Amino acid sequence: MLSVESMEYNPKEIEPKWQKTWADAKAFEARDDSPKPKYYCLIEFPYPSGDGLHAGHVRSNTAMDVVARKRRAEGYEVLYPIGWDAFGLPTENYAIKTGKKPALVTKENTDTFRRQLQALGFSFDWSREVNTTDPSYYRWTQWIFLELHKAGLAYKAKMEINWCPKDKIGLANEEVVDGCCERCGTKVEKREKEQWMLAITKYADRLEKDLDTVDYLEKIKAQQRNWIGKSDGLLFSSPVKDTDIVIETFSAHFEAFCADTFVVIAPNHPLLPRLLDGVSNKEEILAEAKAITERRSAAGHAEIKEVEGVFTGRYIVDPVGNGELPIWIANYALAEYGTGIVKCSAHDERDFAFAKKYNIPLKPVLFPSLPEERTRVENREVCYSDMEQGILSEPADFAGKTAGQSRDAISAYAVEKGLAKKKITYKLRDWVFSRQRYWGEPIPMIHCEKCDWVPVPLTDLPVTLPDVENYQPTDTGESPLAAITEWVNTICPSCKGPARRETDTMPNWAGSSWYYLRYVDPKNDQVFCDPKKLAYWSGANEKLSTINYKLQNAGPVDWYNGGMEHTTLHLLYSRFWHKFLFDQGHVPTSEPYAKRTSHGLILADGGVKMSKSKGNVVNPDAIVLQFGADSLRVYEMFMGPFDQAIAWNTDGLVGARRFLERAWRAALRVDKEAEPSSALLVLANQTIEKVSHDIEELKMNTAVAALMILLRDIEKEERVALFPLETLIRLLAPFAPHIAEELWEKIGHSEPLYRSHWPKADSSKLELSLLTIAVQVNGKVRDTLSVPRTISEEEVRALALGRDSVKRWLEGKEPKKIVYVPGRLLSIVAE
RNA sequence: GCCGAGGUGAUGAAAUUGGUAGACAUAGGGGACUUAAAAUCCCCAGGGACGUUAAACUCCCAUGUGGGUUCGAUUCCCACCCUCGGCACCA
Repeated sequence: MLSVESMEYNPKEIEPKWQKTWADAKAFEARDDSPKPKYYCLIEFPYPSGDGLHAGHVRSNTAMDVVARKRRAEGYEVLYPIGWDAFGLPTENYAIKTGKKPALVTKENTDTFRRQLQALGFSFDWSREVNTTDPSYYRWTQWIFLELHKAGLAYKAKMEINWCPKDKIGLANEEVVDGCCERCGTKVEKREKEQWMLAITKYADRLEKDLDTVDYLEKIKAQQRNWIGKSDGLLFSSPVKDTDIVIETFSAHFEAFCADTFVVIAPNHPLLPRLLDGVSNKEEILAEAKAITERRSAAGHAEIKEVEGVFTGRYIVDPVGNGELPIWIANYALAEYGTGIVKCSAHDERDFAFAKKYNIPLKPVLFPSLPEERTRVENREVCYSDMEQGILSEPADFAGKTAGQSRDAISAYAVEKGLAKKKITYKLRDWVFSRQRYWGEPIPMIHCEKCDWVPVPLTDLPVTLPDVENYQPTDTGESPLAAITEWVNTICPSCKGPARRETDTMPNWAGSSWYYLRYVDPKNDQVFCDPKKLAYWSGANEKLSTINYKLQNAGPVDWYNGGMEHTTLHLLYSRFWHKFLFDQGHVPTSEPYAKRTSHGLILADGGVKMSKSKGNVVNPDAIVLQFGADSLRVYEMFMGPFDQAIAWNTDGLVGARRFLERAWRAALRVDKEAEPSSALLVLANQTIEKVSHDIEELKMNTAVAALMILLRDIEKEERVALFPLETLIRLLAPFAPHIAEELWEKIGHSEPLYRSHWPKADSSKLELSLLTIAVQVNGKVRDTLSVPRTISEEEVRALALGRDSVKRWLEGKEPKKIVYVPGRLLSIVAE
């Protein structure tokens, strides 16, 4: 006889029990030699911050856990790994404050995270845990860097970088938000510094184009495209009068090129001094250019309110026949986009404003169709820039046509006449890869006076971080590593002379750019990943023989979920590294992730961001203690659409817990002799279809709702029959795995549920024998009919027209038209 | 300004290709059980109107706003307003 106590739902008891069972059985460890088809689910590995796990982690981890558990039940070999993206500033800053070694802090934090994640019952393969700060891991991060270097994609360049004076660190463009440091909000300064750069721009076209080959949410693709900023147009070459200089200008809106009347050049353009050679007031102009650059810099990245500039005294001889055009220095011209020099006309807002301010002649050639508006454009009163609908007056071949319809022809015309070349430009910049901090992967390069930069030999990898007493970064912009002379001073691998190590470290995006590959073979000390294992997990065994860019698909990851905040950082960087590794023949696929989805943020009660300072952070430990892991999981799946930001509401958790309690009680009432009603049989089969489908679409909220409905109808029956109950438990298992296992055992199964299969709906039992048909009269529902499924249209018509309510609304009129939607409704029109 | 996603009860939300708007849940109201409370179970619940002791019943209005297409629009089309996310002197 069971004691009363064990009859009650007690998550504190059953959750640790099943977590231990799964761990002991190595239930979720993936095999590399499995005969089954593979499926690789990935979540972004967490940064193990001192704050511990938060509600947002739970949301995305649970969603992918649901997918992973469903896939296993469907017969796949599933890889659902976990690890730690543990290099980074917060840990280092904590070390600076407390003097505690970052490695030790990381150890403590990962221990906390591991415990918290395990308490939630995620089906991670813990045997493949990786940590980016582990030398056996970052050895391969360094190796990839050296591969990039060997291929000429890593280079050192003196350049203006974004410098955060508070964090004392150089930032990538992607890490600057509104001219401020993404992390601390401090206004970013510009500094000249020698930095390691990665030539991601060499991959711009493929990063853009190959988005067509992967299944990412449309908004993710849109953001990446936006960031890459592809723009195709024409490149014009123009000789500068009285010099031997030929300048190039890029134009994406070239349709109105006949309107060009002047040229602007960026105030910090490297060509400027040469251009001004021989101009009488050269120094004066250069000084003004410098002043303009500084004013612009001071304004930050915010929009420049007022255009300003200065005439250079030089002219180009326009190749397209607009005569001699003056070259101006203008504050709105960017040295780093296009060629840094632009031909300007009346058909651009800024050009127009600039010309007005400095009385530069304008010559409109593009006009609106309305006569009075046309006059205003002709009189140069307004700027007109509609490159779609605007009507051209020049060149003569295109006069009277719209710019939009002529674009391609004009491009061809200009190229044919030798006036310009086709050109594609990108907004994407090369990736600043150096950080002047301690807690990152050392860049494995050695500088020798004689040999310049020499890579560390592969046999010497990893270059490990030395023990340091002081992690404080310096204002000089040097990494704390620079102070460790015994580490810095080394010998040149090439000439054996004295040399110095690179003291900058890699950005925290380095380790996360390839971690999904290491999960495939996390302990390998010969290569970053065994090609055979990678072939299996890429589903590419048979493809390996034909490494051909066009034929390759995406992988190894089948489904990757993560945050939108990583779309232009991590996601783009890792696609770049993967493509590079593919080109080097190290991976069999050209894209790393077949499918990418994203979760919405979980906000605090009231819709504001959760933050420690506001004290509104939800701690999963406390929730697990009070409600149980299963309730938390179900609640986070049920709370709303997965990809949408949503506010936490502890009241909502009550509903999830109540649902599980009811399922528990229903299961204990199981009666193996009982037969379910035919309606319940149909509902159970429909629920299988609904839940299976919804999980694939990440519509977890409606999947849970469907389970609640099934439970409600199970409860309604006098006796709890086995089939509907087992269906409920199986479908519930991915969401609330502990209670599902426990109930499965309680109703008499000796084989655990995690080894069981996913249910399949019986297609003959998906429909009720009776259905309800709505009857509309003149577009409004006036009656409903309950009819057998097999009923014919004629019978429905006759039945409906015989009803009193229908007769009443027809008011004696003859139906003009009757529309019948089989099984749904009958619409009678009499007006 | 450009790109993307949205706007539905008190609240989170749901609604295959256009086909009975508001499933499911929370909060709320009422009832049962209880000495009582909690828990649990049952019922009600978009707004309004007629009407009635009360209810059933019936009708009208209602998915950001205004138009359109249609027998029928939360869904499709046009215009506009608002919110959120991203980008932005990018030529």
